[in-house]
Amino acid sequence: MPNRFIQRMRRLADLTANDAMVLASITSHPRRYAARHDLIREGDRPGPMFVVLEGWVCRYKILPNGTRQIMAFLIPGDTCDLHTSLVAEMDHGIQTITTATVATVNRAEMQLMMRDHSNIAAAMYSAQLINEGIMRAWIVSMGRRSSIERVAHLICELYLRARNTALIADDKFALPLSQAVLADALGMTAVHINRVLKELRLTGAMALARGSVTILDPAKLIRIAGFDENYLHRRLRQVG
Amino acid sequence: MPNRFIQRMRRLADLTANDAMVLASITSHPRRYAARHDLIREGDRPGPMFVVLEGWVCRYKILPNGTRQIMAFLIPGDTCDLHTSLVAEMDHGIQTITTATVATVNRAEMQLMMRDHSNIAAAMYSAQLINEGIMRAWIVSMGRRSSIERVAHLICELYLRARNTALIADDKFALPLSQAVLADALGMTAVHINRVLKELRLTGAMALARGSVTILDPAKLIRIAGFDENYLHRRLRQVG
DNA sequence: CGAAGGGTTGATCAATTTCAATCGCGGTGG
DNA sequence: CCACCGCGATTGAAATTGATCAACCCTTCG
Repeated sequence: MPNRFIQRMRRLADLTANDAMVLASITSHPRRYAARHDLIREGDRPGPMFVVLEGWVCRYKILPNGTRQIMAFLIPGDTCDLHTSLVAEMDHGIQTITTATVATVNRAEMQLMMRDHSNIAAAMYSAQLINEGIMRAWIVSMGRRSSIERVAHLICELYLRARNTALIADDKFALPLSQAVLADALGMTAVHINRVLKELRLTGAMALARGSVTILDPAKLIRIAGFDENYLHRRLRQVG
Repeated sequence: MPNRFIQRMRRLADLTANDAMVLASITSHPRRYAARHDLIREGDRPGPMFVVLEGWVCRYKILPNGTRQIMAFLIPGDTCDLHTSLVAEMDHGIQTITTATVATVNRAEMQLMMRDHSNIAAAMYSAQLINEGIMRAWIVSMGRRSSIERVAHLICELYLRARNTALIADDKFALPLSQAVLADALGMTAVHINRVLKELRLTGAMALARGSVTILDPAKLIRIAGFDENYLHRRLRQVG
């Protein structure tokens, strides 16, 4: 069975059997990492591209005052930035959240592959595009949404992304994020996250418990979040 | 004299005389727009790529509750997203802030140019990379920086970007952004921006008045912002 | 069994928004 | 030339949101 990465790429462009084989080949020697393992740290010289096959990974930055901000979650099928190795030094770190299986693809391999397989290149660009949309959505969330809206919005995003990666079927899905991690992603405190989750539970929109989320009332959750169905969904539709 | 866009591309990659001519050619019929003119609106089908030659432009989104969030400022030399036309519909709008001179380049022209001029393609990718770094920095700011840090950080960013576009020479530079616009970019209220600016003035780090900023004590401003010299600066160094 | 890491809750504190006025300046019409 | 208008800037006071501090609980795991 093709790995998550291949499945993802397939959704983003039409791949030939050969394309798929190449993708399988470059991700055929993944490594397993423990939770909270830094794949690369801020200040390091950018290394290879990472391809997440299993588990959750994040981009993050530690600020001078000691707080942490998570800038992105990477789920199975996601890759780290295409362009990452053009810069002199990493301006942020990449760390596993759960134990994770990650393949590394060095820059040269990568470039050859993209040169010789235009479908793969197209799929990678589409993935990149979606990531940018996600980043913009995060900026909007952080800037103008209340804490409850922000939490709801993130859950919507992660739910759809997970579903589009075929990680889930029904309205319950695994979300192996501690409240502290959610807090660092949403720019709030763990204590406050806790209260917001309680509030969301009380509205009946969703319930988060020990590593999994249940979406009880999708319409309500979307309404709370002010979630624009459109920004992930149609995109994946249209491209896939 | 080459326009701002060409100057910018030159900093990002080595361009041949021919490359420069091509860039000049595709931006040779810019249009002038009044302030607050929507180049494209949320929900529209993505149009051509925009190249800002003069003036300030922003990406923004209006939320259900009526508030606005600005996700990016585009200054002379900046382009809108490369990939923008791969998606079915815009998830945000692009609007002029000041009167602005903007060239449009349609998708087909764009693709041909990038195919036939690898240096231009390389420069465009580098620009893209820098934009992503900026987006990540915004996420960090919104999530984990206090309001005064956030304002200081944005000023640092804009100062460096403007300087790297040769828009300024000394420590005073034009910043044609009303406090309301700053507020929409930083996720705060105009009232609060006003107080923060006063506070920054009192620290002696910088002063903003009627459309221009004076950086009085760069070291102090950087310290307040927790600004990582590295993320825009070295990058431009290294690539340029 | 004991320790550690999450999760939960209450009380208090601080930052930011909201509401409401006032101010100042550039432009406009009389 | 001057009164008037309107927008952006500024200020004060009250209201709200979210952070901080401090326990305590529960489950897992060695």
